[in-house]
Amino acid sequence: MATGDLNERAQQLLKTLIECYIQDGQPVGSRTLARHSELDLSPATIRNVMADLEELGLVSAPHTSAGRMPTAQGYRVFVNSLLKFRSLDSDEVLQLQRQLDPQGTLPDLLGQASKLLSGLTKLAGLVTVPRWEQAILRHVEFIGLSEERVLAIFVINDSEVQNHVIHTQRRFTPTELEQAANYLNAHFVGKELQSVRNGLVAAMQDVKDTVNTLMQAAMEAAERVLDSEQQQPDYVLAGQTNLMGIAEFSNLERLRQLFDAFAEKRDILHLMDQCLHSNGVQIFIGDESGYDMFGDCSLITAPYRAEGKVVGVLGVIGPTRMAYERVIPIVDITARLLGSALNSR
Amino acid sequence: MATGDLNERAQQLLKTLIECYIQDGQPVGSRTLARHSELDLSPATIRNVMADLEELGLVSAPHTSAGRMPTAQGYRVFVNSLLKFRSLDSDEVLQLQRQLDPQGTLPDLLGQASKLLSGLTKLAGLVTVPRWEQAILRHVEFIGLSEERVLAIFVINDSEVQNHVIHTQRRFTPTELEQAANYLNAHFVGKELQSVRNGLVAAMQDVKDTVNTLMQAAMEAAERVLDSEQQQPDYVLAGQTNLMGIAEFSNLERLRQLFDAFAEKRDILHLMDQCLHSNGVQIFIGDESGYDMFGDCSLITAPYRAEGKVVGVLGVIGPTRMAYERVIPIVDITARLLGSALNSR
DNA sequence: GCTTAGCACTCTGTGTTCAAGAGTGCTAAT
DNA sequence: ATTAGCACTCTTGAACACAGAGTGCTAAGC
Repeated sequence: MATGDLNERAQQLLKTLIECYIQDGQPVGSRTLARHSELDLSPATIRNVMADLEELGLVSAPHTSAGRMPTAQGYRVFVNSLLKFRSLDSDEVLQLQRQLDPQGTLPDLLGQASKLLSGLTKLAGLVTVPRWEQAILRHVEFIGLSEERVLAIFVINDSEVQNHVIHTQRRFTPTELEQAANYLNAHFVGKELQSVRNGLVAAMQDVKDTVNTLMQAAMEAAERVLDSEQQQPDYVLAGQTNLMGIAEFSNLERLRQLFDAFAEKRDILHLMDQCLHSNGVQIFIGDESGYDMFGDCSLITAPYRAEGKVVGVLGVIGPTRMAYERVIPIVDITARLLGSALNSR
Repeated sequence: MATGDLNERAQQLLKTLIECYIQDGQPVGSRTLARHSELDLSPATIRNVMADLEELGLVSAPHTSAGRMPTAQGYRVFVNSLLKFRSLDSDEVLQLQRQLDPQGTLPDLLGQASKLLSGLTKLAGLVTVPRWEQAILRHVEFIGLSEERVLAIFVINDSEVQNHVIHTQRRFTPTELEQAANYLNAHFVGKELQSVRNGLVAAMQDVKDTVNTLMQAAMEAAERVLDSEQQQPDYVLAGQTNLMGIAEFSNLERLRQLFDAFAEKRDILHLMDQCLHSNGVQIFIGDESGYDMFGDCSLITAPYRAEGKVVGVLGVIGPTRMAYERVIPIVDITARLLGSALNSR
C-alpha cells in the first residue's frame, strides 16, 4: 500500500480518523471526522472518501450504521508515512537517564529498563537479556566441594560469571584442581568460547596425566556454559498487568493467549530476534507478526547496543490502538539510554 | 467455630454442600442436596438445617430464592474437620519424583517444582527460593577487569556463587588481587557470612598495607552479597494463566489485583514467610490472610526441607472453590519431593 | 417432637418489544 | 466536485412478561 495511491485529502482524513480512534477507541463517524479535520468538508463528502478508503482496505466498519475504524493495513500506512512524532527534549531524556543506574547488576539494569518502558507507556515492557556474540573466556577456577563434586567457575567477557557443579569420577586434591585451572587459564584465556571448546578437544589428545578425567569433566562444563550462554535467550518483562485494564483485552481468552506467550517466551523471543538486526525502531501491527496471539496487539521494538555492537532488543507490547506517536520515541530513547548505561558500567 | 456445635447430620450436609459447590460453582439448593447426601431426608428438612447453618455463618445465599454456598468460615470447618483426603499411592509419587531432576541447576529445580504444582492442580504454583539460614563462605576470588574494576566472586555454602563488580580507587596488579584473596581465604573461609563481615571490619584496623583500599571495597562487596543473599527473598511462579480461565476471576479487576501482587512479590512473600515455621500443610482461605487481593482465593502451602532444615515454602494459589482434597496432598508430597531432590544433588 | 407435603412468595434470567440515536448510502440539487 | 436531504440499517437500553428455581412457613403425619 503505497501512500501514492491516496490523494492529500484522503491521507489527511485517514490520519485524523486514526487519531480519533486511538483517543476514544470507538468507530469514528463522518460528522466527528468533519469536525476534527482541518479540512472544511461536509460529512457527506467525507463519507465518499471513507467509501474509497474502505475499498482500499485501510478502514472498516463493524456494521452498516457505525463509523469506521482503522484496519491493520490502515495503521501500517499511518505509521509509515503519516505519523510525525515529536522526539523528547533533552531535559526529559536526562530525567529518564537517571532512572537507569549503571552501578547495579545487569539483571537490575534490565529490570529498570523494562519498568521504565512499561511505566512511561502504561503498556507491557520487554527487554531481552543481552547476548554478546563474542564470548571471551577471562578466567577459569575450580573449587572442590564435598566428595566428587567440583564447582567450575567461568568468567566470560567483562563481568559475566557462569558456574556449574561437575560430578567427577574421583576426588581431586586442591593442588590438582589448581593445576587444571592454571593449565586452562594459561592456554585458553582471551580466546573465544567456541574455540576454547575446540581447543580442549585437541588438548585432550596431548595431556594424558592424572588430571585428565577432570579436564574431560571441565570440557563438559564448558560445553554447558556454551549452551546456557548462547542457546537460551531470555527477556525481562514488566507491567503485564497494564494490559488487563485495556478494553481490547476484556476478552479473557485473548488476554490468556498473550500471557501464555509471555510465560512460554519462545514465540516472543523469536519475534524479538527478528528485530536484532533492524536498524532502529521496528513495528509489528496486529497479525503482521504471523502469530495469532498478537491479534489485536502491536509490538514496538528497538535494538540496543553495547560498545558499538547490537546486543539485544527492547520494546513494548500493547493494543494495536496505542499512542504510537508517543510510544515510538520512548522505545527509541530507552534503547539508547540502556546502551549508554551498559557502556558506562 | 468448633465442630462440636454441629450435630452429625448438619456436618454431613455441610460437607456434601461444599462438595457439590466445589464441583459446579453454583449455589446448591435443598433438592440437590437431598439427592446427593447419603441421608434420606426431604428437601424441607434440609431447608431447616440450612437455616441453622446460615445462622452460624457457615453458608450463605446470594438472594432469597437461591441455594446456599459456603462462606470462608464454612470452608474452614470443612478443611479442618470434615475433609478426608486420600494420599497419593507410591506409584504416583514415583512418577512425580521423576519430574524433579536433581542434576539441574537450582533455578531449574525450583521451576520444575513450580510447574509440577501448577500442572497437577491447574492452579498457580509458587516455590520460594530456598534460604539456608547459614551462609558459609567457601571461597573468595578477585579477578581484575579493565581499569579500576575488579570482579569479586564469593562461593557460599555448597554451590552458590555470587559475584559483584567492584569499582576501586586505583588499578591493582594480579599479584595484589591474589594476595588479597589469599588473605581472605585464609582468614574467613568456613565462617558464617555475617561473622565474615564483622571480622573484616576488625581486620581493617590491622592490615594497613597497599591492599587496604581493595579490602575496603571487598568488604563493601561482601556486604552487598549479604544483602542480596539474605534480604531479598524471592519465589518462582508458574501457571498464573491457569487462573484466567476460572469463573471467580471473570472479574478483571480482581484478577489484576492478584497479578499485581504476583509481580510486586512483597505481600505474597510475607504470607509465605508465615508458613516457614508451620509444621506441614497450611491453608489460608479467602481473606483470612488479611490481604484484599485474596478475596476469593485460597493459598495452600507447605514448608520444604534440605538437610533436615526448613529452607523454603511452596504452594498453590487458586480460587476458594478448589478441590482441596486433591490439592492438599499434592502440595504436601511436592514439598517432600523437592526436599529429597535438594538433598540428592 | 421431629419430619414432611403443600403453598405462597421472591428473585433471577431470558426473550420480546419498542423507541431513540447514530451513521450510512444514494439521489438530486448546487 | 460538493453537499443537503432522506430513507434505511443497526445497535443500545429500557420496560415488561414469564418461566424456573428455591425459599420460608404452616399444618398435617408418624
